[in-house]
Amino acid sequence: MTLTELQREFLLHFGEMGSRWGINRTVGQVYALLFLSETPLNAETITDALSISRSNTSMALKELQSWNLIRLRHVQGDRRDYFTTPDDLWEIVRTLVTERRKREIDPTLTKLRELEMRGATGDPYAEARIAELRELIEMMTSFHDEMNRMETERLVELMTMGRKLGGLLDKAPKLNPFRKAT
Amino acid sequence: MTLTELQREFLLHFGEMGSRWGINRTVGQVYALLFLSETPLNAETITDALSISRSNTSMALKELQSWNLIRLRHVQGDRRDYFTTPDDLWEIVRTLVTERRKREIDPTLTKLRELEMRGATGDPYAEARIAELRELIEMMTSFHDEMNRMETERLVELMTMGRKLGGLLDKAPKLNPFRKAT
DNA sequence: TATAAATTTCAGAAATTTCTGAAATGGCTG
DNA sequence: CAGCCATTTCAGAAATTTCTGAAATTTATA
Repeated sequence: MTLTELQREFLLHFGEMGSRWGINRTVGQVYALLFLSETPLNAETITDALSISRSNTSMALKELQSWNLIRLRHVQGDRRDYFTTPDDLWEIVRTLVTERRKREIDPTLTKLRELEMRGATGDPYAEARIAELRELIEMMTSFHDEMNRMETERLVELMTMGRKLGGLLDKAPKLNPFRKAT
Repeated sequence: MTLTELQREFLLHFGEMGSRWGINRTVGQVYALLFLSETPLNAETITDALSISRSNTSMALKELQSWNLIRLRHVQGDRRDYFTTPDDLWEIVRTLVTERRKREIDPTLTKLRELEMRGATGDPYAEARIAELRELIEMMTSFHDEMNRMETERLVELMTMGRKLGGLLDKAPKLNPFRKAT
């Protein structure tokens, strides 16, 4: 498979960004390649296109599968595995957010709860700080659960409301116990 | 400085999570230590508490400053630099989101726009995919700008609305051009 | 301005992560 | 069930990142 200039540049960018995104270069490049490919690709094709070893491709695909970011496909009369990314970009975003939460937030929430369980430690400031952090994270994860429950169309509505969002909150003053009296 | 068991465990956790959060162990531990400390700490104290080299502390503090995550303080009659984290956890979250966006999203948005500028490439599918991705990222960054503009209290209102959020959207049907006809 | 204290820089050492090639495994087909 | 093709595993090599100690620089003050 021969890459277009567009593909090459996009995929090199994803490779470079990989480390910032918590994946390695190869994983970033494999994902980028699949993302831009109209048809599913097999491991051999990916190996060629990126000039990496077959085993590296295997590991990258495994990693992407553990992130739930790629889908396995099969082609009639071909027993190799083919891979794609979902067509729907919103599905991709949902997956990304969910997986990052699972890896970057949830373990900390668990740890904070565990530390709170211990009870008095002789360090009231640290205890308060930990409790406050735990509450904040719980609020944010609940909000995420809520957004996740929404249909994509509703999500898009919410996100494109812009300036009007703040004003809209006034229309439902009774809904929220934290609401300041006016 | 001698650490409590609570501090030690919290800080070790932040050290371990560091790599998932895109910082290294030392940076994570230094941040955690400052986060739990009621009073500002100087580099010497941090070095002792974490049993690391003075230069490592210096680098970690520099890194945290580049993330805008710590504040420099001075103590009367002491010319050393002292550091703290903001008291307000919401301020911390805002900083984190803003900085991660700057590092993880903005460079890609720039690259996507650059690629689109190039015009026709003979790969319409990839072009469409890139355009769609760019639009999605723009929508999300605009939403982030909007949330950033809100006061914390409003943000908390929004986040604690739960189930009611979806319903609330119906109250402003004219605001959004993407809104489906009912 | 000289001295002392605090901090930063930086080259190399140590640790960790990524990648490869070879060997092992899995599973389909004749 | 034997042979073949596809994939995975894994030990070590290569690359990258992190950390240290020493030297350099900056800053305050005598």
